[in-house]
Amino acid sequence: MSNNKTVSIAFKRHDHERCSDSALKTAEDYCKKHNLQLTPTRRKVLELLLEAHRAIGAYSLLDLLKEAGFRSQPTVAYRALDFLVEHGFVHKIQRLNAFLACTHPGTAHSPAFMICRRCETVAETNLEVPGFNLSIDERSLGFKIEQTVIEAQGLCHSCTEMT
Amino acid sequence: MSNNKTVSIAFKRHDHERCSDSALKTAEDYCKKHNLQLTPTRRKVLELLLEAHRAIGAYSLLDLLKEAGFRSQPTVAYRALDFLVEHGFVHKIQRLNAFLACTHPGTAHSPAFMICRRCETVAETNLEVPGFNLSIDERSLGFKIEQTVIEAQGLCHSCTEMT
DNA sequence: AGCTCTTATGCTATAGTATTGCAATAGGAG
DNA sequence: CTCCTATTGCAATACTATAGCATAAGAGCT
Repeated sequence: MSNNKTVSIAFKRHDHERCSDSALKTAEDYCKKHNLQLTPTRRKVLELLLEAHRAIGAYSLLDLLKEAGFRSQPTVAYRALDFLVEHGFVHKIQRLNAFLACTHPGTAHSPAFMICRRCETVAETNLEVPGFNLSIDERSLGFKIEQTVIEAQGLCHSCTEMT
Repeated sequence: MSNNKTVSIAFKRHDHERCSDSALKTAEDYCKKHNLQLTPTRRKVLELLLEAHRAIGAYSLLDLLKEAGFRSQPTVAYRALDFLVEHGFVHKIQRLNAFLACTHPGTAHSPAFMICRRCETVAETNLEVPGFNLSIDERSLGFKIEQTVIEAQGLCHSCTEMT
């Protein structure tokens, strides 16, 4: 890393602190607008995920919460995560049983993830796959899609080079 | 169901017994050809999954194995499942933490699944999404995809009608 | 057959992930 | 002030998965 504010993450460098602040602010605004309560615990969980800037398991998160002076029962973390996931501020990475702060909250999107099997970095792409839903629909005899999980595993650029 | 051999499954009716037999045979042939051991436990697990014809959790499977006279430690099921998944006879449904016998084993494919949130039926489609991998690749600054999980959740035709 | 290398199994323990149920509390609407 | 709803506290438990090491079974070689 070239300095403490620029981290190589999600396969490319960017200003980490700024993107955290902005995502947090977006979440606040969204909650205010939709009458949702971004309670201290929920806010802290989102903050921690944004700071970590990678996918974190519920129990690791719980440890961080504990350090920050919150209760440490699993339910505390899971309830906050449920809320954040439900409203699109956080995504669950099924493959890792872990959670990742959304990189473009607020905007409706159906994300896809790339997960490096070596460094476990996860990149979110706000992928619009042309015709994807349509072609599934056609084949499915009327299946009505509500949500889609798309997770690609492989090697990120850095890890490929290291091989 | 119109009779005991035809079950409404994977969102459409089909001859269940025949497809089980055929998949099992395919697996046997494949193993013979590639020098893999389809041991009794592995074979039984595959059989059970084919019979169930839906996604089953490892521990439910374990119960079935037990009933069939096999050992009932988790490792027994997981090791068999690992083998079957590795060789493409069974898929893991991440969303459900459950396993599903492949509907077209033997042929190389990158499957997509549709999961009904009401009845939990899972349909596999052998989806070729044109340009999908390519477009991810482009956006990912060189991410090298090795495997892709695509799982859509929603309502199947029957469950939509029941609403 | 006897050897040995590899793969698979038996077994125990433990790690990791997630939910249920109920009581207590807080904040908003009327 | 009271009712209602959303959230939190708390304890227990359910569910999912792996580690580690000993034993056994099978494949190939001499």
